[in-house]
Amino acid sequence: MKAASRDRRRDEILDLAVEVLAERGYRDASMLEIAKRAAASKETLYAWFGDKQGLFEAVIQRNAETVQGVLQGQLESDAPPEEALPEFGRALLALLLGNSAVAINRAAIAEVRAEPRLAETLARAGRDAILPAFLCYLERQQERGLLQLDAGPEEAAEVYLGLLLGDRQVRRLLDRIPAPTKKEIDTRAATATTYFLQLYGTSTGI
Amino acid sequence: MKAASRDRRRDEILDLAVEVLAERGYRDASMLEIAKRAAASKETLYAWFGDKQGLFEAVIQRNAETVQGVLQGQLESDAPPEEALPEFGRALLALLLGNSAVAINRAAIAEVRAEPRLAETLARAGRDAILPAFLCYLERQQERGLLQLDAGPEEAAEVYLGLLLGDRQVRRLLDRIPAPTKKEIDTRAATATTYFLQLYGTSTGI
DNA sequence: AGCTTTCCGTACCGGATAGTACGGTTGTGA
DNA sequence: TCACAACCGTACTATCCGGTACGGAAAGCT
Repeated sequence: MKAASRDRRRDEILDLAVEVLAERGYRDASMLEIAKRAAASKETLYAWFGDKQGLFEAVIQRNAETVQGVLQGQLESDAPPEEALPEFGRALLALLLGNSAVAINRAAIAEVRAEPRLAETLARAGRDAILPAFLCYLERQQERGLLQLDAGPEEAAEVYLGLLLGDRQVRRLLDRIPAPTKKEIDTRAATATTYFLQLYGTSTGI
Repeated sequence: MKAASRDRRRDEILDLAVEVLAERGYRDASMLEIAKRAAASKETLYAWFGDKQGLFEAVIQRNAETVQGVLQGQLESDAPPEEALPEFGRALLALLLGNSAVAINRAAIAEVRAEPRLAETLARAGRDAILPAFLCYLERQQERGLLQLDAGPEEAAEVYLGLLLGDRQVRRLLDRIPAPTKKEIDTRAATATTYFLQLYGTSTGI
């Protein structure tokens, strides 16, 4: 019983931490405010997470795990690219441009000089964990003759990401655009896939 | 005489400010350190720039002006896309992934909640100032029959940016990759152009 | 040269926060 | 029921930095 309630409590605290992070940014997200909002004490926060950096590393880790759970599934399917890619794209867009990920990325970028471990953790648990699965998926489709990756799967993956995101992620980090609606996500994932298949699709697939 | 030397001094101070910014990040770039490095006094900094935010807005402005000077020229030429786009791409890559722009973007992203004017200034003086010229260029080439922008120049511009940058800008902001070499810039701008022309080129242009 | 303005260096003030310590309380297990 | 552990709230310390004030020096203008 105790372990489960501890985990719930931990999740609760991490939720409040991202909330404060999103409102104030990393430096102004004070441990005191997080503690107050969680009706916890600063001492508990320090006992559980070591220090501020540790708390937000935990935030990043947990976020990355849920992200991985969503995306990993998509990429293990053997659906053809014209089905799998839009779905993967939708999930990726929703995650990368969502409020939590944006707040976390801002924090990691902000503290890249002072606390590089935040950015390291984010990269390892995020991109580095997902990309291999994406590359595998692309290669499998190539073997099935549905894609033709002349320049290698790495370049193709980067092209897809570029087509999907454009410079939207940076503009979102700079708060120039709001989180996209479901509709925007749908059309964006669809057009990115169309372009991608124009570049890498085989006649079989079209 | 006085005006010129004042301008030189101002430039000198702004140079040192980006230097400190790149080393320490926005919050840890203290006015005292900038003043000391410039052999100036804090009071002078405050007299000239108002406050810390003003100083770094000036940094952003000046940087954007030099960027604009470089890019605007490229886009007024009437060279065909297969010549103009790689050149534009090279310039853009060098600027966006260079140390100054990276430090500035990090600062603007870091302070987007606390000091949104940094991000506003960056966006207005950067993207908003360059994009129209790019759109004009694309439309001119369409009128000449060298491009076919079925979905409008805006989408084409975003596609080109996506193909050019992929997720490199974000990875650079997170300090996962170093500034690209000339060679990397060249090949990247070339392949982005190739892909772009596959999507938007006309038979005339190929 | 003499006057005025600008600027440098230093000192100071107020405010904020990471991290620590402690007493009182709650809840849990025996 | 009792003892022990965890936890909450508050208080405390040390530090740092943005912004202001001031005295003296340097430089420009007449």
